[in-house]
Amino acid sequence: MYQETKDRFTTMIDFFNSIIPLKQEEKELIRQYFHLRSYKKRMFVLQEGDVCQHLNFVLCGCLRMYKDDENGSPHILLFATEGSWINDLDSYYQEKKSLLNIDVLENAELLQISRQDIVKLYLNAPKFDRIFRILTEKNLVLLQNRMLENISLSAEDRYYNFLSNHPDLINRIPQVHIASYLGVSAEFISRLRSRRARNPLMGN
Amino acid sequence: MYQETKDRFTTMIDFFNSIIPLKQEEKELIRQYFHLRSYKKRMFVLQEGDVCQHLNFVLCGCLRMYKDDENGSPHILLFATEGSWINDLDSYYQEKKSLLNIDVLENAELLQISRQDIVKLYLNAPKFDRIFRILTEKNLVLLQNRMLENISLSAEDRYYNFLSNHPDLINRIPQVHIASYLGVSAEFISRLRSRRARNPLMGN
DNA sequence: AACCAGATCAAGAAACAATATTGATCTAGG
DNA sequence: CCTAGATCAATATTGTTTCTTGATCTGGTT
Repeated sequence: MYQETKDRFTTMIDFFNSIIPLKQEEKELIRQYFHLRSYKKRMFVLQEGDVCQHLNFVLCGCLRMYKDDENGSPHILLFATEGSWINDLDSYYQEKKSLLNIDVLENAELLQISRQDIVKLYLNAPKFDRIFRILTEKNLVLLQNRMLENISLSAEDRYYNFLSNHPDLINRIPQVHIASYLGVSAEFISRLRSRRARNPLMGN
Repeated sequence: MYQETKDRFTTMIDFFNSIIPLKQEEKELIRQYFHLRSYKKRMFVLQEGDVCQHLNFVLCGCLRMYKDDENGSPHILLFATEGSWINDLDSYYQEKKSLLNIDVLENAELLQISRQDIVKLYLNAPKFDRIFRILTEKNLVLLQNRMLENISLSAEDRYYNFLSNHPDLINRIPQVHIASYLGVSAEFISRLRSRRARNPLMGN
């Protein structure tokens, strides 16, 4: 009956299933505790100073999580697109005011779960403890690798790595943002590109 | 010492004073409970689905409150510029999820008061009960008149009325938004204008 | 039946905002 | 004192809003 909403959950259920297969009743819990919410471009999902109220799973669209420095320039911690998560865990679990912002680069649909509900979810289906543990471990590893790249590679190499690791994002995200994610200036990326345009062999 | 911030409050204190004169300690309460916050163009002050956390008094800039219909087209309930208020009272007092959006058309500075603090304000200075009652009554009357115009006047007359009632807004707000406020199509306004340009006597 | 107020749709022009490029100059560390 | 890369300013390119115009449709009047 409520087919449309049901379909939205499929993506998420597939996601969890790929980590650990779920039983029917566990799938039902997901339908029960997660809620769909749409955000338009430029809307904030989380603003600095607010307490993060939800975990966010991206069904479609594109978002970024970032911190503004004293001059107000953003430093991007994370991009998220369909099938990934974007959360300030510190603010969410500790109920602290967040230092971060999450906003929408491309109209998005999220599945969200509140702090109260995730507690219920863990109680009712301890399997999710394991699922989220695994998920978080994976993210930690990714972040560690990125950290390592950041302290060890040249700006140029970081950019070329980004290109090969996220070929999809290049055409979707303005390069100012990619610069801010890599911690380099936008002009620098521009120069790399034009250098490569003249000499197509570079960076391979 | 804190001269700049002090000056910001003057506008608001004058506003209240013009309704009922305030005593010194009541002015202090305003300084205590209201907080200054700046918003840039296109930022959201309130997003559909969130609970409205503040009453907003506009010091400068321009904002709109609107509802998106099923097709995602906005229908504008209210514009606010310097010296006026823009609130979803239902969401604010009942702590309901809002159906409305408030966003910024021109960089703005707001003075905001939270739900907890306005309760304290009413307790400490019951005069504000009366002030906000009067304020709200005035707004109700304005809204009623607008309602009446909407059900009784032609689209053309509504537009010309808007012109004479808000000559200031015409040069500030794109006409698509004015159309959405009046409940007519943008094309229709465009035609009125070009008709009048050819025959300058119209609509007087 | 023909008319009028106004909507809707599509296409183009004009105005404005965001993004990308380029050159010039500066700075810190090896 | 070189090199990698930043910063600043100017310009070019691209993309988004906004406005205008013509064509066509609709539901209620006379």
